[in-house]
Amino acid sequence: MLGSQNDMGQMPEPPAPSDGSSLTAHVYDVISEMLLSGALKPGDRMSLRGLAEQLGVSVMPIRAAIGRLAARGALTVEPKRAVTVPVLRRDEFRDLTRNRIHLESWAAALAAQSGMEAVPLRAAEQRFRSALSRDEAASAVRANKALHFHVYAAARSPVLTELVTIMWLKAGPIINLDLGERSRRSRHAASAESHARLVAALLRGDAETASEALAHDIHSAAEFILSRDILPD
Amino acid sequence: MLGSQNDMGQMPEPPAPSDGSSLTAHVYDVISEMLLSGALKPGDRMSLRGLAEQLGVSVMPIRAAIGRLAARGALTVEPKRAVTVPVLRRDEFRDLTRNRIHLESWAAALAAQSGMEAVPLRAAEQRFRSALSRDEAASAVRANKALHFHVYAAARSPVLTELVTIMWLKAGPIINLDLGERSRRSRHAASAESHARLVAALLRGDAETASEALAHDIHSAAEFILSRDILPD
DNA sequence: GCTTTGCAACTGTGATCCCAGTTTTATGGC
DNA sequence: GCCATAAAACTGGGATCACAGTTGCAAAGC
Repeated sequence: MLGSQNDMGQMPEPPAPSDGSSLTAHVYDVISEMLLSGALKPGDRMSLRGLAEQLGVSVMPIRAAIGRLAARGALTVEPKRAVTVPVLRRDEFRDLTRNRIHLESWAAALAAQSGMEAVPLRAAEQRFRSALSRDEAASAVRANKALHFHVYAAARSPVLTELVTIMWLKAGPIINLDLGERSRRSRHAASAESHARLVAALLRGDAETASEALAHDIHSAAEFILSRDILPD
Repeated sequence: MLGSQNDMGQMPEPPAPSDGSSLTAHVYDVISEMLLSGALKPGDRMSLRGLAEQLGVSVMPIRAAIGRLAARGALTVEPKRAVTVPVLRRDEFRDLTRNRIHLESWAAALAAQSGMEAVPLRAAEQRFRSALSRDEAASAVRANKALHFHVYAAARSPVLTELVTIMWLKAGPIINLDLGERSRRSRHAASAESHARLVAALLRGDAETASEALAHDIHSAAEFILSRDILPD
């Protein structure tokens, strides 16, 4: 066991930078990022004490952060059992995908109507393509997330962004499942095509095409997952 | 100060019935219901210790429940200040309303397509009209919520229902603001008309009309709030 | 009478201990 | 060797204490 709090054992990120002035916020960000990036897989188990030691804090901030994630449906915490990353059945994943398409394609339409600045949008798309060409899966995942949420922010609807975030927390562990480098690369390549159509439509204010392109992006990624026999049921 | 835990002081509801086998779940339900029913108004302040004494539990379950509500945007908890019910500005309320219309009217369309059983649906509507005629505001609010979520459940989309629930937690304190008996009654009467159109459309599988009726219900209630000068900005 | 200042009460946050279930591991019986 | 069984390790939930900011009230100064 480690000594008292803040033992500086091997905590990955010191609470100093980017810390939301609260240990709970920091822990929330760390676990949230692990979910969104696919570092946590469906069914993965974690314990409060284990995470506490790992992150170099006591169990209290861990509990609070886990509770918040659980409230958003990103984690499952059964009465006296280990905290787990939810395992979605096929129909649950389909339901999630349907809602993602409905909300995120709408967000794309709103963004197109509001108008977007070309430079940062193209830069975000370029960062994704660049990570793709350099074959860096992890940074491609980050760039993909950044591009999508850049669009959602342009919809100028905080509520919508929040709802989409909640769905991403649920979908992250499944969408970013590492199914081998080959398939991941081809999936990202398909995504790049959707992105190109999306960006072009957004810049010319074509709400309908932007909406359709984003829907296609989500749909094809989901179909890829469903085509493999990964999800139960 | 009360004695030790479970002091049986004046706790409103004993943790025994309907308790989700966890004090936190019970506290969550209680506060959630207070938000949805308008018992809590925007800007209302509450303290962990105050709630703990009031509900007859220690601060721990209160903290967990508050944290979960805050994660869903239903409560605001600033670093070292009192927990408050969020005060939405006009534009924030408009944004929330727009998203509610987009999601809830879609849910109504899905419910119409799935088909609904006539008896329980008509019963739910009747309970609202009955509470209305008996002039019982509180039970009209409950019946209204029950009717709406009866429809959303029929959409058979757990994710959608969850997202809608989150938005109701945000809107509850504003929508159910007590602006005097007269205006509340006329607002509920207007709602009854929308409900009639909604129920009829649902039962004949008319997705478009059902969607439109629900959108109108939300829109008119929101316009009523906006017409008064209650929200800041 | 009005402003300013300081102290006291109150706020959420975090740490630590304890408890009652769960899960796993090892042990004993066959 | 295999299965039932018990004990040890581990799980989250809750209570309590300590702490550092915030808020508000009251007394002092002018």
